[in-house]
Amino acid sequence: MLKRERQAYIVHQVNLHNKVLSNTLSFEIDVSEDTIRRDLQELNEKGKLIKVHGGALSHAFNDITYPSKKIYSQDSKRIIGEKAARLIKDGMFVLTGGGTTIIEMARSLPVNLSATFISGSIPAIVEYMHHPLIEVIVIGDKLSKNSKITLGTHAIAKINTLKPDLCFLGINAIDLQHGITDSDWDVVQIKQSMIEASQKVVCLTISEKINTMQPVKVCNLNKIDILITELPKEHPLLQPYVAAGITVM
Amino acid sequence: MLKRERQAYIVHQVNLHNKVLSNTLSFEIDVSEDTIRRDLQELNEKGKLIKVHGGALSHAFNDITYPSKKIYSQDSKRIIGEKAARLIKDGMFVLTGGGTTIIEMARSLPVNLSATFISGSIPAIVEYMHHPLIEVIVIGDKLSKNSKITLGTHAIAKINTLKPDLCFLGINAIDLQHGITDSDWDVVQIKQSMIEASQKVVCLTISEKINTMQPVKVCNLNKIDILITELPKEHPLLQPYVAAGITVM
DNA sequence: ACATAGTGTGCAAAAACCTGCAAAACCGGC
DNA sequence: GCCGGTTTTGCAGGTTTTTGCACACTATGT
Repeated sequence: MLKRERQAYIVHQVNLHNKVLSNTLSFEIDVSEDTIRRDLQELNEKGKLIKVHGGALSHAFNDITYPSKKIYSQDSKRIIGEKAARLIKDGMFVLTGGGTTIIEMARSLPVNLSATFISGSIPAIVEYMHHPLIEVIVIGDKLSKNSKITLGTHAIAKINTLKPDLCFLGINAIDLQHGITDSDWDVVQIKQSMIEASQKVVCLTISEKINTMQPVKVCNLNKIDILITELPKEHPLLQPYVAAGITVM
Repeated sequence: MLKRERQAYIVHQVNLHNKVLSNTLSFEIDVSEDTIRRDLQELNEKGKLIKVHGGALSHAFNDITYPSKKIYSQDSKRIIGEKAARLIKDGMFVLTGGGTTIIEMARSLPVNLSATFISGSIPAIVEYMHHPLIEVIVIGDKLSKNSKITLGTHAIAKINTLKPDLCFLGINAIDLQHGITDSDWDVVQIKQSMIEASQKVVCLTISEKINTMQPVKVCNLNKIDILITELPKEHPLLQPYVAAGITVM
């Protein structure tokens, strides 16, 4: 890999994720950390990013001094996104919802992936749109400002005509007794039809939402095939779900 | 192998792979690396590629990573957008296409406007989404990477069920003889159904596209109600269209 | 304070580069 | 065909760039 090419890749990653780690890049590009550090220094001088201890941040991100909690959960979501992205193979039909974890997944998709993505989430569609080999099917209906996804009977009817290989859902609450729960009734309608339509259901969530509950029920645990969190699958918090027959990643 | 022939091959490889290595080329073409280097230098001076340490990168590659924010007649489009935005009143149902002029219109909408916008253009939807009082209906179907709007029979069928008050179209070519013309067959199908569905049709275009022609016909001039350009309505270029019964703004 | 992880400096090897030069090929005119 | 001039190409050499490693130093968090 050429130096210039490598630096372009780094800039791309920074713009995408707002943050990069030296050791991650070193592993991804397969060069020493020293080289990465020198690259980051150069790019810093050119004003393409801001070098910090351990990696670099995007210019936009650094302007606002975010609370550290947000950065932390951003990290978790990126891990989740990367795990989820690995499930998708060339030629698959994938149905996805919205939410920040789904966006992170979209950003982690390999550039040369060739698959079909179906979604009603505008931010997710924008991400998919950037991938040259991905076909995007937009689910139309009225757009919800809160969730930034399309909601309504037309959307549900459309989803019911599909038989995707995989369905990715960002979830807001999951517990052993009540299964998956959520707060918005309209969103739940869509999620239910997505679950029913798909051959395999993958749920994404950060660990802090595990064993929590929301007022509206989406589905029982037995509808879920795979659960992805930022924790390793051996973590004690996840063992009850493994025991319930869910593949935990 | 002739010099000219060799350089043509190099340019071809760069356009194909976005990148070439000096030593690879040297091996493939069976000339010394010095010769390759000299070729790359010449091609660099001619602007055919960008020479870097170890090889060369395509111009396209460099554009993507170091985006050149080339603003194409941005000012004119802003004027058009502002004129168009004035046509929309509270409570209206508005159908819009895609394109940069439509985006400019969306950005010019007053914050307190309360109307319903229907569109299949993802960038336009993203703009509408930012307005607190605007309801957005998304037209679903397969997303075209080129035009960033949804295209297909489902989208057309959906549009045919609507009766919006106004329809805004960004157009690529208009002339007295052939009316509105465009280059993409699929996009034209959508535009035609949008025109048929709407009570009033508003066309937006920068003046340089007036009296130009494209291969695919969209509709005759008599289907258009309002034509908006960046020029004042008294401008001589526009008078033939006024005479044809179109309201020019 | 201690352990861990990240940093900067200097160094050395490899790769790529530049310069100048000469052989070979090519060209135009006689 | 022949001869001076130009272009092209490869090579020798010395220089610069790039990269990884060793080592001592500094930051960060528990």
